[in-house]
Amino acid sequence: MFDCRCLSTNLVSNGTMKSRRIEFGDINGVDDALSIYGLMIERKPLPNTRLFNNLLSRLVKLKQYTVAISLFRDISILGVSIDNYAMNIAINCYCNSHRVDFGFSMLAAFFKRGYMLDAATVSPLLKGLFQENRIAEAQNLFRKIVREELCEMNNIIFGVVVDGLCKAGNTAMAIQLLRVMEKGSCRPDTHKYNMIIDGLCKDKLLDSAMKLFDEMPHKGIDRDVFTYNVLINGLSTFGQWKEVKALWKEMIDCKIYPNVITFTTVIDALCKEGLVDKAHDLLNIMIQKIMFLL
DNA sequence: GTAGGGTTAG
Repeated sequence: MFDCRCLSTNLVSNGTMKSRRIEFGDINGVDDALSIYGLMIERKPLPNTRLFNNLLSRLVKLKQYTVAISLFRDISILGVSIDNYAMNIAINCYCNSHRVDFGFSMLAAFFKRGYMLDAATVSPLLKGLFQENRIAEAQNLFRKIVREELCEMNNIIFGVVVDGLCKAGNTAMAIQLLRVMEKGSCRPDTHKYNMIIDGLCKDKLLDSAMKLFDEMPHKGIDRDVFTYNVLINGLSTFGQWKEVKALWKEMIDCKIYPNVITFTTVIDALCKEGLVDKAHDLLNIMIQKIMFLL
């Protein structure tokens, strides 16, 4: 845990800097963020909550979750008013540092202040539960949110749950969720199909993966290079070369061009199957493509 | 000038 008491060593304080507008664009690392924080807490009166939230969100983007939590605690002590944005940031930081229970424990204060749950509160909590492999709890929470209409649903919440279910090997439920989404206002998108197709391939359910892939155009969902890559990855892992070849041709016909991942996926699978000559041919094609670009 | 999500290889 980062200790705020060491902040004084990170201060860049002089008279001219103090009068200038705080610039967050210059933050490239945690040291920059702490320097700015040092300047902010020297100001009298203290900057408003939004400015501190801005700094906290920069730390989140830098994945400096424990530092952000320390600063969150520090500004509370300094008397900066804590709003729902700040609390959601702190909850997210706990969830991202495998301390989802701390995130939940913040909800008491959250409700006490009269704040309402929204997608920015619940999606990190759901994600945190899935990441800590607390799958049943995540599913129960999601069901409770839907059943009791605890917050407005959006595509991000569905994204967290589809991802969590797929990674937990529960692709059947992820597909069920896809069907629920089709009937509501948050429609499934390419990314969700890609996640499920990938999950199905990893569970060796290639037929189901192919089925989802086939239904995409009928449902008005565009396929992208990820869609082809995850499916090609699944098919080549299980030596289904005829299908891989067909997909390779199809993607080019659709002007979705194989990228470095497509090439390396197939080359890797060919090598593992002992088809080194074929892998070599593909490598040569790849080199020719690179030469063409140079 | 504020908060939340996700896919492929090695």
